[in-house]
Amino acid sequence: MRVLQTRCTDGFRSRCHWITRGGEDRAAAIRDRLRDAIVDRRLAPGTKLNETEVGALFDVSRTVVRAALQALTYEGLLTSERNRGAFVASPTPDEARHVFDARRLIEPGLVAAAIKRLGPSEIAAFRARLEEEDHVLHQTGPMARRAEINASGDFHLLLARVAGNAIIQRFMEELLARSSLVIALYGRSGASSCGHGDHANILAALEQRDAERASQLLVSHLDHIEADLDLRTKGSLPLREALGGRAG
Amino acid sequence: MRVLQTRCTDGFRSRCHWITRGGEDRAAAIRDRLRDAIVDRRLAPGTKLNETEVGALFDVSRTVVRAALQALTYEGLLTSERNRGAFVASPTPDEARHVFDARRLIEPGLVAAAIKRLGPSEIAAFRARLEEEDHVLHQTGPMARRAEINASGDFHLLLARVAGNAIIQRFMEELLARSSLVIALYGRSGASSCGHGDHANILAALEQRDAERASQLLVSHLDHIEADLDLRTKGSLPLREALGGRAG
DNA sequence: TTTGCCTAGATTGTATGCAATCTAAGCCCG
DNA sequence: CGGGCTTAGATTGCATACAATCTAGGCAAA
Repeated sequence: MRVLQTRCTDGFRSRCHWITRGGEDRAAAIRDRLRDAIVDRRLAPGTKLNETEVGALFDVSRTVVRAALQALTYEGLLTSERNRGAFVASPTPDEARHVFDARRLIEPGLVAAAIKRLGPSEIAAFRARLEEEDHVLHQTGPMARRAEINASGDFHLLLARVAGNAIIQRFMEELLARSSLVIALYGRSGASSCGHGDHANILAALEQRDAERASQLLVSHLDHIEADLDLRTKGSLPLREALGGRAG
Repeated sequence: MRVLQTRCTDGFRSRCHWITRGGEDRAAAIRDRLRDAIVDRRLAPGTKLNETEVGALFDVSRTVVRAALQALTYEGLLTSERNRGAFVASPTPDEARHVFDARRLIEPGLVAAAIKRLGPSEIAAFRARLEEEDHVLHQTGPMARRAEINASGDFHLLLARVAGNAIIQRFMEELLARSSLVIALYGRSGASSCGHGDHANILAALEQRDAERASQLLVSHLDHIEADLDLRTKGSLPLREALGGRAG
C-alpha cells in the first residue's frame, strides 16, 4: 500500500494513466489492450512490438510485457521469432482459409447448442446486439468500419456465449480475433464485409428453433464474408511484409 | 559458446541431463516435459508446481519456468492463482462435460474434412496407429493403462492432423490433453476407457468415405468414453481438493 | 481447548543487469 | 561504384535481487 504509488497515481507521470490497477494482473491488462489494438486494426499486421517500447508505454518492466506478448503469441495474434521479437501476425492466404474452415466447422454446432439454451433473456441479448449493429452501421467515418467489424464479431461471440461451453467460447474468441486480422489483410474495402441482414435472419431461425436453417444461414454468411476477401497470393503482399511492417 | 557449459555438459551435475539444448527454446522444452507428465498422469490434478523447485529440477531460472507455466495455464492444464502459484488443473464435472461436448461438436466436422484428404498414405498412418494400439493393449502392468489412453488419444490426434487445419489441430490437442485430465480424475478404473474396436470401425467407415457413419461411430465412441466416467459430484472430491491436492 | 493475532519463513511478482544475438552503418577492397 | 566484412548499437534471453504477498506455527486471551 505504500510502494504502490511509486508507480502511478500522480496524474502527471503522463504514461500509465490506465494500467497499474493496484494488485490486479498487469500483464493481462496489457495483453487485453494490445489485443484490442490489433483486432481494431490500430496495429497493422507485421508491426513489430518492441518490448522496451511497449514497457515504456505502459510504464512496466519488460518482464511484464514479455508475459503479455507470450499470451498473444499463443493466441495466434502475434508471431514471435527467437532473438528477433514479436510481430503482429500476418496470416497467409492458406491460414486465412483455415480460419474460415474452422469457423464453418464449429459454428453450426454452436447453433445447435445455443438453441437448446435459448430463453427469453438470450433472445433479448441477441436483439440488443442487432440494435447495436444497426446503430454502428448508420454511422460513417474512418472508424465506423472498424466498429462495424467489431460489432459483427460480437454477434458470433454472443452465439458462443449462449451455447454455454467455456472451452468452445474461448476457441471462438480466438477465431474471431484471427478473422479480424484476416479481414485487415485481405478485406476488399468496397464490399460490406459482414452483411448485417444475415445476422437478423440467423436470429430469426434461432427463435424458431430451426437449427438446420440457422446453420445453413450461418455457413453461407461465412462463405459470403470469405468471398469478399482477396486471397490470391499477390507478389506485393509478402514484399510489403518483407519490408518490415507498418502501414506507412 | 563459452558460458553454455556453465550450465550443463558435465555429466555429474545430476540434473539437467535433458533440457539445455544449446540455442533452442528451453521454456518450450520444459512446457512439453511438464505436459507429458500431466497427461501421463505422473502429476496428479491439484499438484502444486513450485517455480523454484521446477527450476532446480531442470536447472533453469524461475524466469524460464514461469514462461512454461504460463503456456500450460493457457492450455488449461494448469490453473494459476495470483500470489499462490500454479496447480495441475482438476476440472469440475461440468468442465469435464464441456470437454466432451466440445469434442462431440468438433470431431464430426473433423471426419468430414479428413475424408476429403484421405489418401493411401493417410490410411497407412491410421493402420499403423491401430497396430500400435493393439501392441499397447496386449501389455499389462501399471503403466499399460497410461499408454493405452495415450495411444487412444493419438488416434483422434491423427484424425485432426489428416484434416489438415493447423488451428483445429491445436484445438484438438488441447481437448485431448484436457480429456486425459478428466479421465485421470473421474475415470472408473474397471472399464476400458477407450474401446479399441471403436477406432477400427471408425477407420473402416473413413476408408469407405462414409462420413455420416464415421461421425456417428465417433460420437457414440465419445459417448461411451464419457459414460465410463463417474461425474457425480461426490462430496469427497471438493473436500479432498480443498485439502490441498495430491493423491495421498 | 479453541480462537484470534502476530511473526518468520516461503513463494510469487516485478525490475534490472548482463550475456548472446541480431541489425545496420561504415569501411575496405575489388 | 558495388559487394562483402567489421563493428557499434539495439534488442532479446536469461538470471538474479528485491518487494509484495501468502502460509504456517506459536502465543496469548477467552
